[in-house]
Amino acid sequence: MSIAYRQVAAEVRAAVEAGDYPPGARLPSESELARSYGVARGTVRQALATLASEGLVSTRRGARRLVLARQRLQGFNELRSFSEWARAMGERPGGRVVALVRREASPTEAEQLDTDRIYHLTRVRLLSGRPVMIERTAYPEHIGALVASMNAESESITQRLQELGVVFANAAHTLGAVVATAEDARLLDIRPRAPLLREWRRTTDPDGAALEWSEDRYVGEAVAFTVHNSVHQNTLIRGLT
Amino acid sequence: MSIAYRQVAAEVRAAVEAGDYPPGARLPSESELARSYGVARGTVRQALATLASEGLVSTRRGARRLVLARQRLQGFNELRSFSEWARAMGERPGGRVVALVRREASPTEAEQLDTDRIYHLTRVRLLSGRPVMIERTAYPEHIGALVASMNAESESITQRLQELGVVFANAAHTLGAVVATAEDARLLDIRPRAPLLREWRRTTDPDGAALEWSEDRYVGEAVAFTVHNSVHQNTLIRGLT
DNA sequence: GATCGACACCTGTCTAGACATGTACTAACG
DNA sequence: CGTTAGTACATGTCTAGACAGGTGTCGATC
Repeated sequence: MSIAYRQVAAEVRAAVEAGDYPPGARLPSESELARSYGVARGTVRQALATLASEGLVSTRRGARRLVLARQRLQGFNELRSFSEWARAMGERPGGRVVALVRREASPTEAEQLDTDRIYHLTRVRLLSGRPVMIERTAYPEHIGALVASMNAESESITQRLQELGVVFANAAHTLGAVVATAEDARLLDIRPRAPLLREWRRTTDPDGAALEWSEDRYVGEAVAFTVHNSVHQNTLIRGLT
Repeated sequence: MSIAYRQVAAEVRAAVEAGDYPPGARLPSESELARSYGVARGTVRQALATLASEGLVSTRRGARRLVLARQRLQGFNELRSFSEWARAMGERPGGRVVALVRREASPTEAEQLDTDRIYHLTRVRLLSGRPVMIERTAYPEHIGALVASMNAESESITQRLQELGVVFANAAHTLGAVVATAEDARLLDIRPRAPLLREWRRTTDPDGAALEWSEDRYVGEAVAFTVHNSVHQNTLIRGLT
């Protein structure tokens, strides 16, 4: 990584995570950090803006920035890839394909993917042998064809697609609570009507073209999602369904 | 609002929402926007960075930015204030105080608020007469004393606290799925064991001092939360519980 | 010892420019 | 007509400086 502001952000983040700056501690000023790293103050500001958007540091005119929390953040790719996330959690990722079919899109799928024919994958994901999530993902045909050529049992689809040149750029995640259907319960090995955390997930490429439209259902007591926001920046939206 | 980059961001956002730039459309270039608004290119870039973090526009070196979606965003305060949110949704906000007690903090409350004694408020929130959420909020005593002096049935606690000088700056929201307890079901007028979307919510002031620690439980089929992220920026964290 | 005012320090905003890197478009050629 | 190369245009990164507005600290005063 040779981009200066990212390097500065990574080093400050590492220092926080290492305990050099515990929560509540004041960070060095922008000018001090600029001198330390041998970069311009604007470069430092860009690095600190990154950390603020992650919820790691506060920002307030006139006062030194403070460390808010010492916690591990997740990148876009770790969030998108169950396998990458599982490993980061110290668990063994697993997958069990229930079905992969090429069919006509439902109205919702057609609307979200802007296509009439799709590949639809149903897969159970496991953490160290324990089922925690069902992903039901619709892909446009050109992506689905690539998925169909993979061994989805053992491979990370996300990683493989990226290796094949598919560029994931943006995503929207919608989180809600639903009750497990009989099929959900059977696939996840939980009692019927247990609560599940449902994530609707739509991923697009840099041009805004949809690459995936997925409904993931997590065992309610196993997984939760956390979002940081601030008065300066918010990406969380509460909506009526 | 006289801050240039915020003004530019607001006007571009309004143009998108008005349909001047439908999803997929290319925005004017940074140089063109700089000329149009009579500001520096750096000012335009800051405005567009705001819109990108909201998931409204894409960003890619060498190519014009594209509009990703036409949707209404929410500010930090709208997200924090049920009343403000309800009105923005075209609904009438309501509240029914179940209990407000001053007591010792539980271990979790003590840990999250860094205090041994708290005020604890349980309130049912209604949208146009319909109960959709139970908020169970713990406040440190200095905040709780202010809350205790309010009419929490009809007032927006959030708004009133701000009027009283409390500054909310940062928050962390953790979303999971739980099953309604008997008490939940009674308060929300739903069947027992229905799924609820649970939001743990911790709000802090600019110094990182905790102001609220709340467990909100939403009727699963009524409310969902959406987060936008991108390869450049992510504030969503998937965690094990 | 408490309070207040001044000032130094800090972040936020804005400008201007230079340069690197990626993308899209156009013209030329086969 | 299709392909390719070149170039113009676009965004990303970095620098430097100026100025506005907020915060914290210190010294003086009561």
